[in-house]
Amino acid sequence: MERLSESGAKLTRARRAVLEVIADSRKHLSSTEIVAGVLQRAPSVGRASVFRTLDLLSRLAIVRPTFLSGRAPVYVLMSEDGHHAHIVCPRCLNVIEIDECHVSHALSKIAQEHDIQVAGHLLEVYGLCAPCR
Amino acid sequence: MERLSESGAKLTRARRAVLEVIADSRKHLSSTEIVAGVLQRAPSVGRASVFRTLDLLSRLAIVRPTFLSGRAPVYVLMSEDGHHAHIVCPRCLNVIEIDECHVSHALSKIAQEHDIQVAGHLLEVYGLCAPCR
DNA sequence: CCTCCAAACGATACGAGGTATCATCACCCC
DNA sequence: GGGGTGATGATACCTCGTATCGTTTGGAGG
Repeated sequence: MERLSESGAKLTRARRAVLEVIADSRKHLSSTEIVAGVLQRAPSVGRASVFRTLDLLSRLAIVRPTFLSGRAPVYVLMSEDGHHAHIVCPRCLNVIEIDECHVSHALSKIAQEHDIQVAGHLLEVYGLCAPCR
Repeated sequence: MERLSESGAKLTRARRAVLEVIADSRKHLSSTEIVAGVLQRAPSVGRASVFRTLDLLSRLAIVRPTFLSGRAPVYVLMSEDGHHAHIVCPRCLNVIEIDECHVSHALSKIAQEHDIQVAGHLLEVYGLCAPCR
């Protein structure tokens, strides 16, 4: 929310609704689910604005689309510092969020080797969870 | 190629063509580009088979769709051991492949903390490349 | 508090990407 | 060489996302 207004973009009803739907959800949502959620919360908001907002949030690195299961991508809410990590179990398709992903050392090495100014990262780990083994 | 046949799936002309197009490309391709490439290489192969193959390869974790730029996802060829890493510059949208991503230590920690049997990972690093700074 | 205008909006028509269907084909074991 | 399974190619279809366009609104500057 703050990140949005700080970017110079206006904080409109449509954008507020999209952000709230994403932030309030316990799981990652697809665009269709976000459209539905926004429709509940603010029925007057149009389809197109939801997609425009998702596009804006992606460009601002507040959100990131990724394929987890199903046909459509889901939107991952990136943390304040532009990072996110989760585990996907290929069998049950459950997603486990990771708070501490231990990659900062690896990132600084990568930054050095490739002369990059790291602004964020997404780490997806694939592997069977305990119940699926 | 071996990974495909080892999975029990048949190695058909359509699948061969898709794999070759992906493997021969220097950059990550979108489905549209893959369809075009396959059409050149094996004109008799149908659109649907390309998509079916991409779906199969995704399920086998040989390939992984991700959003880099543009509307459609591009397909990343995962390494033999199911891993892949790259850097995306948010300004020029160039992608730099990373061979050595230094995350094995982080992964073993994650595996331990979350009781997961890690089978692969995708690491995407976002950050400005040298020319864009 | 009021004015103003670029930015964003809502509605809708449109288009590209991806899927379902179905009859045909290729492979394989016998 | 017959039969069954898995994959195929063609095409119709559907869904998600985008472009368009006239209207509204957030918020800075008075």
